[in-house]
Formats: sequence, C-alpha cells, structure tokens
Amino acid sequence: MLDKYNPKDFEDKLYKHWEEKGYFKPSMDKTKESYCIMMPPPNVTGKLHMGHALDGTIQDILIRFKRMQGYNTLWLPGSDHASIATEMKVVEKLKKEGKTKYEIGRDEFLKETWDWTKLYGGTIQEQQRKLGCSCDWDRRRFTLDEGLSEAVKEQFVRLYEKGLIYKGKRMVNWCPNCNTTISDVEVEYHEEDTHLWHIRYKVKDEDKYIIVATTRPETMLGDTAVAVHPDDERYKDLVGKTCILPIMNKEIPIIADRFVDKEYGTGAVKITPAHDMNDYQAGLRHNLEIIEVFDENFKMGDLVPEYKGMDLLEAREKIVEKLKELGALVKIEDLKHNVGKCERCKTTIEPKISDQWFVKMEELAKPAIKAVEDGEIKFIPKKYEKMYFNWMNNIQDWCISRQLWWGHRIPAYYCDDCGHITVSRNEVTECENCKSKNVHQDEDTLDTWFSSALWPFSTLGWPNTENEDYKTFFPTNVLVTAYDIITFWVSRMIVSSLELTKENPFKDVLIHGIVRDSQGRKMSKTLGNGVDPIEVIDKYGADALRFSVLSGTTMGNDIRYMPEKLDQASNFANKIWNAAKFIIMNRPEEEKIIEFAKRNDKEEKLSIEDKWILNKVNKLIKEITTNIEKYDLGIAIDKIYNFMWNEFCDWYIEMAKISLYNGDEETKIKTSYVLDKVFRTCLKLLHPFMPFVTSRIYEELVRYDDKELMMSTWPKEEKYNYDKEEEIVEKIKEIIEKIRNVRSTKNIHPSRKSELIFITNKYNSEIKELKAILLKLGFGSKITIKENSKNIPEDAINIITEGIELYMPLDDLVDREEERKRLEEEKKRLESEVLRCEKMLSNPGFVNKAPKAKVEEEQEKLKNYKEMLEKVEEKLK
RNA sequence: GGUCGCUUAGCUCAGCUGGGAGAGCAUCUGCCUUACAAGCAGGGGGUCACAGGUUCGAGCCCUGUAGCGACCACCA
Repeated sequence: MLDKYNPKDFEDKLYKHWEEKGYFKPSMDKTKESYCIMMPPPNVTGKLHMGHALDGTIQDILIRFKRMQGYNTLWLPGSDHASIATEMKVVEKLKKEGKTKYEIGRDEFLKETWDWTKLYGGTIQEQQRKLGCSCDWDRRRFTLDEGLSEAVKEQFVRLYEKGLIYKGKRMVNWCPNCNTTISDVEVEYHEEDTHLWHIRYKVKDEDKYIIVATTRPETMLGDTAVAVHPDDERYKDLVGKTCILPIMNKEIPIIADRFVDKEYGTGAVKITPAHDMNDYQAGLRHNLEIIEVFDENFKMGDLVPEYKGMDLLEAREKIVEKLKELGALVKIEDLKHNVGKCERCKTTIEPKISDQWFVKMEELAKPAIKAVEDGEIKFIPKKYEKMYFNWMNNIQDWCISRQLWWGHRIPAYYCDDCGHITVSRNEVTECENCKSKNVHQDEDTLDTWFSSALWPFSTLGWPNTENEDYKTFFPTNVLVTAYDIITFWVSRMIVSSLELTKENPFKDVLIHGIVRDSQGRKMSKTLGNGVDPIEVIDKYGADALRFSVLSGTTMGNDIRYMPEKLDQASNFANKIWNAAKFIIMNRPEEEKIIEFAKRNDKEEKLSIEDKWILNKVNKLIKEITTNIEKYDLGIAIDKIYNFMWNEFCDWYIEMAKISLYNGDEETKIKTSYVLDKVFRTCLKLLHPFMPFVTSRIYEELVRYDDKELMMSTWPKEEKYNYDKEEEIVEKIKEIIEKIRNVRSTKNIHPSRKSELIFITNKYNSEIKELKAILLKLGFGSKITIKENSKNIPEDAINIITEGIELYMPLDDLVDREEERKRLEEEKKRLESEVLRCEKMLSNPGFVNKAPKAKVEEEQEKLKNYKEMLEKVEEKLK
C-alpha cells in the first residue's frame, strides 16, 4: 500500500533489490542487438559532483530506455587513476607526516597510493548507486588494472614501433611545485599586474643602443640574441651586428625573425632560448646557444656567483638594481600580463627544456577527422563538431610523459653502456643492442589520458579481441560527456581506437553542458559554491535530482542549478504518487480488471473520454520514443510531466470520478482498466527519467505478470482510430474552460450551479454523451439542448465557440452592464481575428505562394470567426 | 588575435525542416470539491538585444552592430 510520498522509504531499498536481481547486467541474448555505453571514468578518489550527476542521469536514461526496448545493454562503470590529482593528495598526506616521496622511495610510495585509492576509491560508486545508475558493477574497470595496463603498454609499443612515438628535447610547461611537466591544456592563464622593463643593450663598436622590453629581466643572463622584425625600418641597419649583454658583458647577435611583433614594446626582443617557448623556437631557427639561468629547483644557477641560489623574484630585483646602476635600465612600464598557472596548484608555470616522450599526431589525426566528416561518428549537438575540427586541424604533438610515479611507467629501457633504448611489452633485463645487463627503465609515467584514450575497448579486454564482451559490445554506441573534455579525451579516444582497433569507438558523442551555480558561475572548490548531489538526494530524493537537471534543458547548453526546480520535481513525484493512490483506492478487484482486459468486446465498452485519453497517450508513446532516440531528453521529460499532470490528472481522473463514484460495476471495472492502462504507460515512459518512484508505484498497479517495471517492455503504439473522439473531448474541454473563466471573473462560488443551455446542430449527440462531465466540470445543474435561441432568459451569460453556443442563466448574479462589457470585448477580439485573416487572404502573394493547406486553413478560420462574430453582434443589439 | 556560442515574461529556461510566442518559479483572484493545500480553478505579464536584408510570411535563414560567455593561440 502507498502511504505518503517519501523517497527515503524506498529508493535505497529498490536499488539494492535491482542489483541483487542482476537487472543491471546485460542479458547476453544473442538474438538481441547490443547497446553499450562506457561511463566516463571519474577520478578514483573523487567525489560525486553535479556534473557527474547530470552525466550519470543521461546515461542511465539511455540505458534503461534501451533495456526496456529489449536490447542487450551494457553500461560499464569504472574509474581513472588520475595521476597528478591522486599523487598530489598522497604527497600532501606524506607531508603532514613529515615525509617526502623521495624519502620513502618509489615502491613504498606506490604502496601508499594504492592504499589511498582503496580507502577512498569506493565513495563515488556508492554515490552513483544512490543516483540510481543501472550500470554493471561486476564489470567495473580501473585504468591501473592489470588488463588495462597491458593495453596501455600495447598502445605504447605499437605506436613506438610505427615511429609515432619519439623522444625529444622540447620546451615544456614545468610546474616547479608539482615537479612535473604539464600539458598545454592543463595550464590556466591568469592576468597579473607586472611591469615591462626596458633595457638597453649597447651595439658593439657603435655609439648606438638597442632597447629591448621584457617582463622577466632575471632571464637576461641567459640571452643569446636580440631579435627584431625583418621589416622593421627602425632596426634594419642593426640586423647582423652584435650587441653587448649588460652584466654578462657578452657579445650576442642581433637577428631578424618574423615572430617579433613590431608594435609590442620596443619592437626588439631579447632571446632566452632556455626559458621561453618562442625564444626556444627562434633559437632553433637561428642556431642559438641555449643557456640555462636557473637550476633544476628553479633557483638561480651559477652564471653569476652573486645571484646563485637566489629565489627568482629576489634575483629579479637585484638584477634590475644592477641594471639601474649600469645605466642600462631605460624605463619601467606598468603592464597587465597573462601568466600561465598550473591548473591544479596555481603555481606559475616555467618553460623548461627537458627530455620527453611525444606522440606524433598529424598522421593519426587524419582518419579521426575523416570519421567525423563522413558522419560515421556524430556529435550531438552538431556544433561541437566544429570544436573538434578546430582542435584536430591544428593538432600539436602530444607530450605523454609525466614526471610522476603514480601511473603507467613508460615501457622504455635505457642501456647504461651503449645508450640504446629498448621498448618492450615485457620487462627488459638485457639491452637488445649490446646485450648489456646494465639497463634501467624510464623513471617517468604516462599521461593519464594516454590510458583513458583506450577506455572504450581496453575495458572490454582489448588487445584480446576474441573474448565475448569485446565481440558483443565493441564498437560502443554512445559516449556521453561534457564539452570541456572534447579535446582532452574524446578526440584521443577516436584517434587511439582508429589506430589500434580500426574501428570507431562509438557512433554518437552526446555532449552536455556544465552545471553552474544559481548565479551562473562555474562550481568550484575555491569558490565553495559546489552543490553536493548527495545532500540533494537526501533532501529531495534521487528522482527529483534527476528531473531537475534535465527538465527544460537542451543538450550542449549549460545548466543552472536552481533549487526551485527540485521543488517542482518532488511535487511532481508527489503528484503521481497521489494519482496512484487514487487509482488503487477506487479500484475493484484486480481479477475483474484482468478479466476485462482479456475481453474481445472491450473496445465497445469504452466511452468517448476513455478513447480520448487512450488516443493521447498513444501519441505520447511515439513522441517520447522519438525524443529519446534523438537525445531530446529535456523535451521528453517535460512532455511526460505535462501529460501526466495536466491531461491525465487534471482532466481524465476528474472525468473518471463520475464513473467510479456513480457508475455500475461494469463501468467501474472498465474505467479502472483505462486508468491503469494509461497510468502504466506513463510510468513506463517516465521510468528511465525517474526510476525509483515509478518502480515503487508500478508494484501497486494491476499485476498482469511478474515483470518489474525496469524489466518490462517499452510501450508500443496501438492502432487506434480515436481521432474523432479526441477532437470532441478537446472541444468539450474548451467549453468547460470558458465556463470556468466566466464564472471565475464573476466570482461565482463553486456551489452555485447553473443550467447549461446549448445551441448546436453539430455536436448534439456528443453533448448528450458527455452530459455528466459537462455537469460536473462545468458546474451545471441541468443540460438543455436547443436548436435556436428562442425562449432563453435575456440576461443569461452567453458563450460562443465554433459550432456551439452556450447560455448560462444566472439571473441574480449577473450584472447586465458587466456582461455587456464582456461581450463587447469578445466582439473586439473576434473583429481583430477576422481582420487578421482577411488581411492575409487579401494578400495575393500569400494566396498564390503559400501552401494550399495553409491558405485553406486560414479560409476556414475566417469563416468560423465571422460566424461567431455575427452571433455576438446579434447578442449585443 | 582565432574559433564557437548566447541575448525570448520579474527570475531560470524551452521553442522541431520559417506559417498566430511556451513551461516552471514568482505575482494577482477565487476555492479546504471524499488522490494530492507539496493541491484545484482562473488571470495579468513579452518591440523574441539592436539595425539592415531574403521571403507572401522571420524568434527561427543571411549580413552587420552591441553586450555577455566558452575554447584555442599568444602577449618579449
């Protein structure tokens, strides 16, 4: 029995039950088409945030929908080792204990980290369970699992053997705090107030100076050139000469290079190849010496003994002072400057030259671009394809090595004797070149994305492609994620999959937006404006949370978290809960309903309103199915909401009360049957969106079989022929609404009924048939049907609609003056409608060029408006 | 700087291949009608950012302007 709606009473219980029953597992039915989604793996030690809640809800809807449609569905969950994030947390923990990772050593550190992930690794999964995610937990994977680690090695070795992975000296972003390389996409730029120091370098053997502008005077010690733009008239005669670097008193060349911006600063720039990306590139072009100014800890090196060991900012001051002394400092300009910061720890990024591993991307990108161009992989919404192409067409080589311990260690082994590098799937103990036993493995690990790029297939056992899961579920169907990782992740999955499996990893890429706070700001730890989905679930229930992140949204657009929406959602859950209570409360014995359902002549027993609601829910099935297939989830859920609340509860249940309260036994059974059927269909359509409340209610409906809602079949459209009935009931609804409107504006108490006098020759029998409904919902005391307006009390309220005219005698309650005013306004309205139609129809362009149906529609409207207008005018005489 | 988006009711957002502007919340009025006051019934409220253009017809298509946002690149 249903008591009061309280999600806590059943949500956890139901989830446990589903899991125990094994409902989340694929059926592995060979006769059925498979449908597979790989859940984007959250950080192993992460906590669920609103983004996950949205992402999980969308995927769960798709999986539950396809499961009900009979597909062999797999939704595979898992987690990501998140090298930097996790390692930093453990480093912090060690710091609190007064230790560093170097002190305890690599093995001990990894052990600590595994313990850490085991301690916190289950949190997010428990939270996903609370959300209702129907994923197959037994198949969950972790990027550092044995199998997945094999896959990572396989990818590395294959790409290396094809010459697509290389080791190179490159200028990389170095975070001095994390002590690791950071990829370009992990650098955030923040604007800072700083200065532009103008320093003059004396041109050798001439009485001229060249003035350079720099934001980092401390790097000048490592300058190996000064560059100007080749077309810059100011400096043309200096190119090819040399100048003297102050402090160092060293001769450096003046070169011309196109990368220099003539307009910026002085148009002349100092070149420090060791500490600036552009300078490094320029250095390569001009064969400049690379002189490092800093040591490996980013303190001053020993170029000038005086500064050795100094902090960079301190050194900057000293050097500026010194330049002042030397008269080399021309001026200091204030400047707002974008400084690269580490995304995680916010430390200023230093460009650094180091040995790194790279993946050559240009060739790999080509088939990945083509797959999307050819429509084999579709982005939804399509606009994100542009983002993808934009990235892929300007692709840079991917730096995959990280100076971290937590992750997949690079399977490259160096020979201490001959320097040869051996790359292998297996541990190497002997140099393949010189057979020396003095080999050691690369100390670095691989970028986390290098392993998550394999997620769609490494999780299914790849490189073993002969196993059942791989054969059944790969390629997968849809990838669901937010737009912010299209470049990091989606693009790399497509690349890796096409290279390694020769298949597209998925068919559709469903992109959703980001959940923002109520003021539209990104939710972030530093702002402290994050909303904990678990707190929301505790307060409103998982169904409400799921509803609130989807209702009224569009795929790809950001979503603002609005607590009011949760009220709407739980009100809705409560509403259908109460509708269920009503249906059950007034229901005859179930057997009688089941028996009725089996009758061949049951259609004959149905009333107009039964056929109306059946026809409407039938159309709804089609619409919702199409909407979900097109990923229009926000539209779908709002349509179900609207149908259940406004059509089913507000209209059909109110109509059904008449039969249930006053009808005979057979009518009651018939009505209960229709209530059950329509409501059951709605629950099925709603189930993917709000799985808990729908399942709980479904248990209480008539039990035709033992199937639970989530394992029941998705409703199919019936071949009804009830359009006429639908039209009639809609007409009656229109009349009832007009009656209510008039009564409401006149403040007539509901208890005050009136006679309803209809004048019609079109809807005669229908009015008779729907008499009880008109009386109840239209506050009628009696219904009379006439053919003309003779003998009707003069002061009766008059309502005119297309085909039906209605009079309500309410003598003492009617103010004649007011009633006249009301009719005047109605007249005005109709006149403007007539005018509008006439205007359109008198436009030859419209009549000649618009589709015929549209023209006829307008002609029909004009006719009806004119008829109604005549009647109103007559009334006003 | 490049690319992509957004601008619709007081607020948050929908609006399908162009054919009379919608929802939720808020607000106002009237109702405790035996599923639900977490409710029922009714109402008010919009120059669809601005300016042009295409079209018989534009919230929707094209061009431009303004404001906001995201991503990429980069600023010596």
